[in-house]
Amino acid sequence: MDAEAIKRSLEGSGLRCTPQRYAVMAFLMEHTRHPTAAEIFEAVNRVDPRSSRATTYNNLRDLVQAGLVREVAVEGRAARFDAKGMRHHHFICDRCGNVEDMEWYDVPRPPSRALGKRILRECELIFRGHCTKCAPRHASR
Amino acid sequence: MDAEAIKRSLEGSGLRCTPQRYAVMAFLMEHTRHPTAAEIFEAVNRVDPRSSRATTYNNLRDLVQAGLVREVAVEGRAARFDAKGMRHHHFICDRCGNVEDMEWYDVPRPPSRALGKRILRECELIFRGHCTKCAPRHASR
DNA sequence: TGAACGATTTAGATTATATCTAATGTGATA
DNA sequence: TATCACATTAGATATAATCTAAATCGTTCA
Repeated sequence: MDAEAIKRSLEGSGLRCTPQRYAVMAFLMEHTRHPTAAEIFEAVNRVDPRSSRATTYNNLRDLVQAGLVREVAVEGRAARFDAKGMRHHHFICDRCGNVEDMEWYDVPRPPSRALGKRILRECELIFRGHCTKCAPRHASR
Repeated sequence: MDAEAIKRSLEGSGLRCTPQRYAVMAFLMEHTRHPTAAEIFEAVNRVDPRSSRATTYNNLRDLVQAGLVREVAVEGRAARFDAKGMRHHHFICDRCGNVEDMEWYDVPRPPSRALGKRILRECELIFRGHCTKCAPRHASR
């Protein structure tokens, strides 16, 4: 993990590199398991207890707005966060709610007829089903 | 709106056609604007005030499980619901959070190498950007 | 240096969303 | 009619996220 690189990417997006913001970003880069805000808050605070819940949420919001982090909404569960490294799609497990990365491949754009006057920022492909852990228990429930 | 058809589709999925459940389903079929649970509860109750919040949520859960309704999670906002009629994709507005239907087209499946031991149920394509209403105000954040 | 100002952080309250509980009601069937 | 599973209810509770107002930090620049 290159501390300098994190600092540069924060500042390149017009965000100061504060200790709390750095900690959130570094945690997301080390943990690609798509943690929730609560998990990030807890983990960051365990290392250095000078950080409040509000700051974690504020920083996550800022990082998402800056385009450095992606937020993934999951039905009925807390949102999950993901440092944008390599491009990838997401697989969401119906059963345990975990979010996993899926190899990237190009998605066909919608025909402009369908788009109308809307302005498209991105296309996202979400796969749903049972993850490797939950697949064997597929029948139950 | 064919009341008999709704009744049949509920019963075909093993769900009793109760007045409350019928009302939720009928409302979703009439309103394709992807209402939130709170909006559905309010609307259904305005017509016939014998319905509780819990029942609305229970029925939405049952309808989603039965595959008659789709739930769309939106970051930072309440989930939205959508009777599954014609197949379609979704466009979510970054600005106002509204969910709109987009003409359906086939999505390439992931290579089985990427899928591994996961069991795929569905692929969902989500477009993001600014909707027709919000596009003109594009500059102002 | 230090005054000033905007950005950031904080603890805790608040809001928003969704689920749970325990009691009650309903309808099909025997 | 008695029974049983399914449904519903009001309100409490849980969970997720945001807001508030005060304090602090960093940077700029006189």
